[in-house]
Amino acid sequence: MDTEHTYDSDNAFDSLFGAWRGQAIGLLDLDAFFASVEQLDHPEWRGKPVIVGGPPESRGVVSTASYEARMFGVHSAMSSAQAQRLCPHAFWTKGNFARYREMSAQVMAILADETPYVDQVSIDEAFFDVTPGRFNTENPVEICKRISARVSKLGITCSIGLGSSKTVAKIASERDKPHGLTIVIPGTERAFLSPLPVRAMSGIGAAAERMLNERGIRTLGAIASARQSDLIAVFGVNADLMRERAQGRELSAVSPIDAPEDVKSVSNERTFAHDLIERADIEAAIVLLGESIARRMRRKALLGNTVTLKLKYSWGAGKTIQRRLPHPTDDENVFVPVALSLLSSVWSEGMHVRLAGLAMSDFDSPKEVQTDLFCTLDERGAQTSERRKLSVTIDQVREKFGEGAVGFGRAARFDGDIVRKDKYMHKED
DNA sequence: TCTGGGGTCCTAGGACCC
DNA sequence: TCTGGGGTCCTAGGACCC
Repeated sequence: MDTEHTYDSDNAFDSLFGAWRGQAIGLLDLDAFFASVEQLDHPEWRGKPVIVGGPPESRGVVSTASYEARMFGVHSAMSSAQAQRLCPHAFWTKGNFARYREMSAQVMAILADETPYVDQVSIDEAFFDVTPGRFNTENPVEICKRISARVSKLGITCSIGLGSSKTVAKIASERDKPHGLTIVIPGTERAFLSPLPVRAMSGIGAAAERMLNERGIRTLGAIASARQSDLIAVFGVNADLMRERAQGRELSAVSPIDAPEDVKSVSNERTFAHDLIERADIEAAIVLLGESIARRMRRKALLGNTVTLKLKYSWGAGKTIQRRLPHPTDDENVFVPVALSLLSSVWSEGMHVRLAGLAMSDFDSPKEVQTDLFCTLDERGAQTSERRKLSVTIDQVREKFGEGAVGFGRAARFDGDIVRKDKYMHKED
């Protein structure tokens, strides 16, 4: 790695060459991940500003900016239009998520090779537990260095934070980017955390920050010693946990990697380059969202009980409405009509829709669900329609021949995510 | 014409039952 | 006819994360 920072340099010798005391948790964060993969795959983009995100001309935002683009002030979540003004010569790409998932899996495999205790937080982040004696007895610092080197061999880099809890590891990982290793020696957590602004700790966003500041609480040290009533006012039932985290003494377990993933919801939403005005267009969008959700649910063998419809309007406001279904299902022919029936509660003629979203949630526990795609679900009262069988067949064709292999008239309303009235009026089925 | 798309978790109110 | 309180389910919305 380029650099290695140890928070407490006086004790660094002990931790590097002596025994690590207590729990050792690492947080690995892939540096500018999507942009780095693009630079790996496009040699001509290396050393140049690269922006992964939606097109500037159609309400896109920046997903990831390479470090070269960040020097121009471009950052994640910025509107693409603004990013283009700041950095007009950047290379743009919408991104290739299948490729990112593949790279991510290779990194996670490296972690899994070093320790079975891995919590993947997102596509580019994971906690890992390298507590001596838990899986092996090697010095955690050495393990982190090796992980970093192994990731570099893939052609991308990571930053790692190492400490005695998830909170400390996460904050440490952000101290030195890209390609850094920051170690917080056990026993120095409180001194490390205490001067940091409250926003440094995950779980504290704009709203909590404002409430804390109103009470004169601006640093993690101030949270550590705040009045209980203040913390309850801001964090509610999580007051004690947040204080412990700010003190660097929360118990944070990293679960074994083979723990079953516990999916709570599957959703899909789309912001349209141009507002949708007509009912038929909004309905067509909901149908398409439902197809994608159903396919992912079937792949994960999930049966959902609740469907949620979400709209955002041209003036910025949004509405969600949800309905519990009579039976759990993974069949878009069952839950999409329910979503369509909810449309009138949140939309009426004349309302301009900039975003439509659909979600399925409240899944039955996985062990009750059979994984065979062709299974019938009658025993549990789920509906097995002829149309579901068709959906399953389409899943398999798409799996084999790609997304574009099967299209319906309704899909032809959309060109990418842009509704093309002229197009669907000719292709309407 | 400035704001995406995937999630998780929490809260609060109303309906309903006892 | 008026009344309390607890528990649970359902629903809408907001805060937060990457």
